Amino acid sequence: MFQTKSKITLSSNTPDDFIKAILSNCTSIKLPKSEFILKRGDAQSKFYYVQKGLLRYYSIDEKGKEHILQFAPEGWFISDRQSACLNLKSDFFIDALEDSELMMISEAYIINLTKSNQEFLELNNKLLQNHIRQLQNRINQLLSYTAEERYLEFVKTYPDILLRVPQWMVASYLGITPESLSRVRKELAEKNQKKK
Amino acid sequence: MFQTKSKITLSSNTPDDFIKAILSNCTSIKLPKSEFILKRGDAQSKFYYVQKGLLRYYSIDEKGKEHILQFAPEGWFISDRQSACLNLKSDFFIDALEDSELMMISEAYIINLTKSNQEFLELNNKLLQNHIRQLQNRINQLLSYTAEERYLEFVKTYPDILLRVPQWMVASYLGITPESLSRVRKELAEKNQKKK
DNA sequence: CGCCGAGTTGAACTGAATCAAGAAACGTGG
DNA sequence: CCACGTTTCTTGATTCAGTTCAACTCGGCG
Repeated sequence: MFQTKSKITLSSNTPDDFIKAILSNCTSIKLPKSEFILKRGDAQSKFYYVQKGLLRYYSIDEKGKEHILQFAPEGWFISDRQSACLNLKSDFFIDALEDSELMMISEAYIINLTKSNQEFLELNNKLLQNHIRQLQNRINQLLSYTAEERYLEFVKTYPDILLRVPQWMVASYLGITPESLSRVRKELAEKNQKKK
Repeated sequence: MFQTKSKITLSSNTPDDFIKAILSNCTSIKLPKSEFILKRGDAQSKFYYVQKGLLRYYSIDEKGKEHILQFAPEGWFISDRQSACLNLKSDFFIDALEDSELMMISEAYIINLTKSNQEFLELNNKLLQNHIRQLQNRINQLLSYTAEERYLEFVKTYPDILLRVPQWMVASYLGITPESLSRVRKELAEKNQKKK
């Protein structure tokens, strides 16, 4: 759910390698494309670190429409905090968009790590703070940006994900319909045409 | 920014008292209504705990329109993580909606506490996780709820805040115009009328 | 070859925004 | 304690961004 391969650098150079070392004795699991690690109603208290592949975290409303809250490619953590932290039943779904490999981590394991490992404590704190910052930015964009502006921001922020998921999922993430995104892209293409 | 007086209970009974004890030797400041502790462009690395009063965290877009990301009444923490954690210039504003009293906390102080105080470490972690959960729920609502549904959810979740802020700020938080909120409320009133 | 999911395009529709004008509530100073 | 200006809230008329529904294209794949 939050990046590790970001600009956040601690004393050591690559948080990524640090994380992998720290999690090396957790259980690794393979999750083939289209399979779930979480469905609505589950109460399963795990965090996952994505080593390979791409997952999505989403809800389904009463009309059956999906709303993607987050994509999680390699190097990201993903979990449903409602079930992982509070042991409540989840309202959300997590499944794999590509064949993936995950490290499964219990909340207790993280707490223990923060107690025993200074460096991890600070990294964990940074990651959580950064995740909050990212979510706030997204809320700010949902409150103040048009569909076009949100799309352009997505392209800039997640150019890699853009290429790995179908367009209708990007639309779902942006909070618009696939048709609308298609039109937004068309208009942008026309604008670029004119410039030349 | 995140609740302390929530259902999150640790071993001890009231997290609120625990927090107050822990922060008792931080600097307390008074912030009169309408005064700011953060403006766009500031890079000021502090967290605040609201002891009394009510603050808001918001952005202003190019058209001069305000977008409220969060209200912070007594018992909540508030900060701009972009400046508090990363020392970047902030894109947001924080000001007081009522005469308020705050405890000012440095990031270093929090890190030290998490190192030296087991109980605080776990509480801090819970609070951050819970804050993330709340932000995700808000994003989910912005993606899938109508204006009316979001308003009803707000009334249910923050009945206290509803009574303490002008209606146009609630509209701003919900991502609609004051005029729209007025109409939503009118329709709800008419519906309730019919029932009787 | 034929099917199916993804993307595009069009036409009609709608929820919410905008603009404008009044009414009500609020607080500040005389 | 009232009068006056300012802010807040409401209401109406109009517009617009984005939705909905439906038809069609395209590319992949059994």
